[in-house]
Amino acid sequence: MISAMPYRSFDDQNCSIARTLAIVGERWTLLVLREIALGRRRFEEIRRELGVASNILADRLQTLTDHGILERLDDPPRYRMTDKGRDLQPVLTALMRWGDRYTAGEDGPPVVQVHKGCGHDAHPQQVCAHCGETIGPRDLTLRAGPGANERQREQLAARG
Amino acid sequence: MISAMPYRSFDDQNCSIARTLAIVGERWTLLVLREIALGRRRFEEIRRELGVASNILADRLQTLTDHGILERLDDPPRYRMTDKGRDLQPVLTALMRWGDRYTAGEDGPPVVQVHKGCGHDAHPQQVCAHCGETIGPRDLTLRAGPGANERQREQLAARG
DNA sequence: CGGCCTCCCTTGCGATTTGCAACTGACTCG
DNA sequence: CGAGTCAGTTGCAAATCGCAAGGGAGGCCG
Repeated sequence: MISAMPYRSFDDQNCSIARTLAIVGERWTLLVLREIALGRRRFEEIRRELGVASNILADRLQTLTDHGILERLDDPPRYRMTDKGRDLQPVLTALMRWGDRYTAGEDGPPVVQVHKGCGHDAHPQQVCAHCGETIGPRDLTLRAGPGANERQREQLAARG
Repeated sequence: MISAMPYRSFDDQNCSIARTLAIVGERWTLLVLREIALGRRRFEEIRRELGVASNILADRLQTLTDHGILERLDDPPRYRMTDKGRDLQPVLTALMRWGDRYTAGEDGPPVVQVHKGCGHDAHPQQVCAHCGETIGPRDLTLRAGPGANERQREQLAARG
């Protein structure tokens, strides 16, 4: 299998979100990564846990391995995160925290993240790397970066 | 259209990531949200920008509106984020930052987030809400939360 | 007021992907 | 050796996606 996403790829948009989704945005892919993040290593274990069809799982593991997000150890096959894969942790964290807030029942979240450093519940927050203040959902604006094309520059200048 | 995702839903997993992806994990959905976050409001504008088919865009806007992530103002139709939608911003940010790091060309990222509060590039980081320290990709572990079922409790206790 | 245009979708139709079931090898355990 | 598990592959039915076309509502122009 060659194509990273069904039909038309997102890669033509000069957008980091689109390029990331072209790799991890397919159905099941982020849930496979959740399973690996939970410590599961084996094909059959992940398949049973997710209830995904084995051909689909085989495809997703192959794609993730091709992109260097997972590595496969043979005999018997085991899958592990690479550093590149571990760097997707903020994506899983962000999805989980939104789900905790808006989709969890009244019992509360099923899983809680703990900060190994201090041993307490982490409840990860975003802060500004420059001033250290907490970043809320309305606290960011956008500017053109060095990789922007002319059209993006104009649109972001006109207002982002 | 009733079903939120093709074929089998993810909702049976008691997992906040799965439940979130059941809502925003379909093809195009997060890119539609990126467009709205960029300030675009009109159907035709978003359709042109993404190159998505109009029936697909109509479906995604409807689903997001049904879930209270967007609101639709009529005559003429305009789409805006709700607070619930704005709370998805960390998801878009996390996807963008991974893409900036691993998929941007040597020119660098096309778009940079700026912290309105201090006016500098934000480069959002995760910190522990308890101790305030920066959270790296290996600094989190997991424990069962109040909404965990018996099976999840056992598995998380046996290891995280 | 009639014709033309744009915008916001809806419909129809292949092309592609997903999901299920069955099957193949390799390995393990008794 | 026989049974069972693991890690996929293959074949086919069903659902979804993408494109092209169309339709209705509103605006503009003469």
